[in-house]
Amino acid sequence: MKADERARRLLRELEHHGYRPTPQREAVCWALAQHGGHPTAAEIFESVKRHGIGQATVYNTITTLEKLGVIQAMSLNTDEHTRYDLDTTPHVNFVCSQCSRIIDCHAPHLDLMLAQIATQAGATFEAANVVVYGRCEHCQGSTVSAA
Amino acid sequence: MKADERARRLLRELEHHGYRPTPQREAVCWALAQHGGHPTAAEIFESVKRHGIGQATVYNTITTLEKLGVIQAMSLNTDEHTRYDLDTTPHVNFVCSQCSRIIDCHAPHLDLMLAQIATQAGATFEAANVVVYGRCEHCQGSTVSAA
DNA sequence: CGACTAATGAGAATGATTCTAAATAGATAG
DNA sequence: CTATCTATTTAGAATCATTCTCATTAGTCG
Ligand SMILES: [Mn+2]
Ligand SMILES: [Mn+2]
Ligand SMILES: [Zn+2]
Ligand SMILES: [Zn+2]
Repeated sequence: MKADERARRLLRELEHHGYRPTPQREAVCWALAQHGGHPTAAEIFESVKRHGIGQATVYNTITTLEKLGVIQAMSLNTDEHTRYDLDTTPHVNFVCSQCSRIIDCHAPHLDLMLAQIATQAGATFEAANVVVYGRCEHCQGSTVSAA
Repeated sequence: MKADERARRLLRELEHHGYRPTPQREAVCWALAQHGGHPTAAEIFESVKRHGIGQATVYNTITTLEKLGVIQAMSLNTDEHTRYDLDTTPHVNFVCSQCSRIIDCHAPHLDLMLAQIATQAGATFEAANVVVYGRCEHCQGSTVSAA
């Protein structure tokens, strides 16, 4: 899916819930979609503040999008920023413990397995956040510090 | 496994890595094991400060234990405290989006599946942190706010 | 246009965590 | 045992991501 399209989807979701599609919100949605990976609020603010958009607005918009369930908060133990995932379908976020690279891994039956586990505990399944730590492809064997 | 035994294991791990088994560290390990669930640093400090132990020591000890890999940091989006899991084997941490209760769910092949996904991406598997959100057994149907 | 409400944002406040630096405890050597 | 050296503790300050305040601006609707 193109970034362009993703951005429109975020904005459309806001509109659909009664939020006005302001230039600021449009810029935040655009920046989120543009980033591609798992951006932090600070990163989005950085890439958007040159348009004179305040950080309160960035945080507000992101929080709203999260409440609507279109993006998902996640925090890694590699840094202390909350990151946001535009992909809310259950998948593995692989994090390299060496270089901190994040790789999305979609596996066929992961969602089913997780839903099943919830069901077995008498619970319903709403969302999942799966993080796996290890050495990525490029960091095998090395012991040097991360970037 | 009894809390008692778990506490000793934590302390033993510290000793084994050259850290002295001081009364403060012993108290922190004891409190961690005693808690049973997924304590925050603040909770441990609370249950230990009556012995005159400083919060810096609590944070230091917990961070050390985490670095040694005997406990695992995890953060939920229900509050902004980092929680610690004494169970470092891959399992699902089910979190009720209504009452914030946390339930550990061990599933037979979860670890294999996660390790396999990492392998397929050319990476190695070190640790996993799986969180599933939904309504717990006791919160089906209700829409009231959490405790 | 005028009145009402939503949205924005500069700057202050919050609060979990980390850092500083000074005191203490333990270990080791002579 | 004493002196010395190092590890540990901790009160309080500092950090810093995030949230809050509230005055300003923009949009909407009659
Ligand atoms: Mn992802
Ligand atoms: Mn757990
Ligand atoms: Zn790597
Ligand atoms: Zn519940």
